[in-house]
Amino acid sequence: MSNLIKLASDELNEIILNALGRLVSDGSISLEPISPFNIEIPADKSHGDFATNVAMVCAKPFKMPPRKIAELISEQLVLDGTMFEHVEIAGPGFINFFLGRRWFSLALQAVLDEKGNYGKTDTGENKRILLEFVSANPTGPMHIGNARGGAIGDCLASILQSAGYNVEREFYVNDAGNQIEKFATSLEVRYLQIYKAGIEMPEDAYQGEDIIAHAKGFAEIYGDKYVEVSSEERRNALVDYALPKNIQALEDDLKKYRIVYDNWFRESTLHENGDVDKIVELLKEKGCTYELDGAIWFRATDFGADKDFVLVRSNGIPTYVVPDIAYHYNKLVTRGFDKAIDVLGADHHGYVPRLKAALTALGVDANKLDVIIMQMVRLMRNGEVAKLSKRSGKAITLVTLLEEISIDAARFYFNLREANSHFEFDLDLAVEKSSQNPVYYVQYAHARICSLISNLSAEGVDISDVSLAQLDILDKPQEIELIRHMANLPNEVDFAAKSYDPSRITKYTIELATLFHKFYDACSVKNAETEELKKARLALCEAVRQVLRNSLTMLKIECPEKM
RNA sequence: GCGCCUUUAACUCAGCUGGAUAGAGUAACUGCCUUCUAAGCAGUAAGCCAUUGGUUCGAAUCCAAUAAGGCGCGCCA
Repeated sequence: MSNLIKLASDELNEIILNALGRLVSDGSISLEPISPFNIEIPADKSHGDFATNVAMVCAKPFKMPPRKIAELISEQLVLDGTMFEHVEIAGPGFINFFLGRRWFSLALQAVLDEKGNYGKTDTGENKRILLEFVSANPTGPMHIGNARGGAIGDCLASILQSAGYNVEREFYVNDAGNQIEKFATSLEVRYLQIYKAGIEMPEDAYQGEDIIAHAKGFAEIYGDKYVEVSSEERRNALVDYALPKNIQALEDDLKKYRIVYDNWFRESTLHENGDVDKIVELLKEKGCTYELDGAIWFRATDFGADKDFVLVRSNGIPTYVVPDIAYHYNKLVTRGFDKAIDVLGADHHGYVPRLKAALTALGVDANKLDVIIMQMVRLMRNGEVAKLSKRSGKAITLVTLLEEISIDAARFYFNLREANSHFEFDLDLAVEKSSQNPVYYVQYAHARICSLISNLSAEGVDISDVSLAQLDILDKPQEIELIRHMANLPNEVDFAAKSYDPSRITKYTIELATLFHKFYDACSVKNAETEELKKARLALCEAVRQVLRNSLTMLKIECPEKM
């Protein structure tokens, strides 16, 4: 669990503070509160490995030009015995620090030592997070938004685990309420249509062919047995038949997409155990409700929401929000998770402040609920918006998408952009097996390394006993840049976890692959000038393979050894 | 009307926790395989970072307004 970047940065912070202390004690500068300064990694490597703006932010309180302060500080810097070698003053007053060569060997060694664990951190302190994602209605197949939500949610869960959180993946099954009634109606009509003429589907029913298939399957088993019974009996029988099939299909399809949930939480359990009614009672007791037109309303505006909303309709049936409130209450109070994260489509964003208002009214800390809003995906094919599946000609679902493109491509592409960005998905590019396709570009780097390693191990080159001193001879810019990037993985994991942004990791792998291809082109391993160099370069390749594997594993994307 | 999101090269997008000359990929043009996988690399060309103001030593990045586009605003979920 080492993080060489953080070690260096922390040490640098101390070096700078010490220098400032000396300047104060010898009277060169007055004792002023030091403005918060940054230590950053410059984009341009000629500006050093680290840089600080301390001289610039101190210019005002010390009433001195920044470059003058930078000079004073740099005279007092003590680098002996640290990871740093020298400093330069540049630009408007930046102080640039250059690491000693040994640091890079230590960073490389850390990857080789920690292997599959390299990149993991303990930042999360094992806090318990419940991550809910997809939660598609069990009344039909999953759409393209579910495909994006699945990829984002599942990869985010892995990243949070790598950052030291205790994560559970959960699917909320909406197996109660109005959409199940609608499901029942649709099934009922399709079933009766088999035996009677002149029955029309209501306009708001589910029109999909899956409903017809269910009705047929049901009729094959039970025949016309349910034609003459009461509507209630018929509907129950149909739902009991079709719903488990749909839920099983969701589970199977998601498994194909490499998503396996820890929990499938059923909405119906909240109705059955009385939690839904309890929520209404609790809100009533707290005086947060009122009656209007025969319905029970929640005073959401008292808790920061944009408008009040109905909890219980005038017909006595709660609206969908009540089970949702009960569900989140269950996550945060009953089950006591430290954090609940929901991944939702942008069309649901308006509902978040209302849910949070209700939780606040119930005395739950609403900050424990974080919602990731995903913007809509636009599928493109031949430069035009694609609405229909290439094969079936019907609306594109998660399943038909995966018939068209690989699982690796889907998972990678959906994590290529931040969740909260409008996003154009190029189907042509995703199927293309070429350099233009970033997922192949990254996998190709991995396959290249594997082939290289097997060639050299056949030659008898052994890196199991490689020493720090032997690694020190790597000094080409391409080698140094590779090591620097690998050293940054733990920080990237932490940042991706903190900002709930898996796209950090896909971008990281692309950058790593780029740096490797550049190295590969510039530095031959097989024909290295000396045996020592060959060995050191092979160790570098092994480390890159490990880091690629660790980051692609986080995304659940395959690492082919041959392509 | 109100709220959320977006606007950076011809196209798709990085860069957004303020920093030094704004980056990639595609498309266009030029090179590099008798040598570890050319699914690769190197190079050329391409920009009023939507507009206008503000904060700052310093703004693509933060704030405000404007414009264009996407999504919401139900006794649907």
